[in-house]
Amino acid sequence: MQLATWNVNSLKVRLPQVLQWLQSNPVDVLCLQELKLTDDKFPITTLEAAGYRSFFAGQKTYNGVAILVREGNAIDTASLVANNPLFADEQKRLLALTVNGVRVICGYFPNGQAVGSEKYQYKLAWLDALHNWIALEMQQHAQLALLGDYNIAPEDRDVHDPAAWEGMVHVSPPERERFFKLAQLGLVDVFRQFEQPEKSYSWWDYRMMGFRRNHGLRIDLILLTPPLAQRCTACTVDKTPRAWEQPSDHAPVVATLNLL
DNA sequence: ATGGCTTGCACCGCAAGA
Repeated sequence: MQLATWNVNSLKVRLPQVLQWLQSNPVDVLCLQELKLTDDKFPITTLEAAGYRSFFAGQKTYNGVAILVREGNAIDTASLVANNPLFADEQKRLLALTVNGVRVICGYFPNGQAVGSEKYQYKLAWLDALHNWIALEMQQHAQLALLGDYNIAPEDRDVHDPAAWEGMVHVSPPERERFFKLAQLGLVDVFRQFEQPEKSYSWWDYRMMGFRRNHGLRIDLILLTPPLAQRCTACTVDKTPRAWEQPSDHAPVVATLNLL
């Protein structure tokens, strides 16, 4: 079983790339973030024709998350939950669905804009509420995967220039503390279970030739509970689509599990 | 030098992302 996450920065613009990527990477579950479209505009039938069933929570202009599941996988449709029930939120950033007995949670964590801003306060409150909800979900599901755009680079090795980023949003100590508190619930950042190229990132700034110069951050993560982490045989960033014409600024991240 | 691109929305420029 393969799980993947990709912040597409507009599904309307990136749909052809999602379809192209799925053709050569027929993962079982693909979590998408930043759909930037309302539910009535979601390309259900196009993805169905490509062999994927769609679950989504969209909104106009901003945010929006989806879980695509390849046909043949066992979906518990009654298990679908949009948003954190412990956190009243107009923004569509979380979607949970049980697939093959795995609790898949797709997250688009808040950006936070700037340390000390109102959006930063929202980010910290959102992270606190996420922690509490994931703790509850883990009581119900031994096999849980939390994957998405965390908008937090956990460690300095996840940042191309840690000195330049010091104290900034995405790396500030309060954000990282919350990330590690979340991980301490018993979630493993499986990318780090394996040997990886030096300076591996998942996002690169559109400006200043960020991708060509590998000026990036690793903020798109796959965290798994131990029963899944133990069965994880690979986790990679696929930089291929970042080099395509009109790319998303994020690359997909894929985890392979020895299940079923 | 606090920008640099890209997107959506709406209107000819802005907010927001990271």
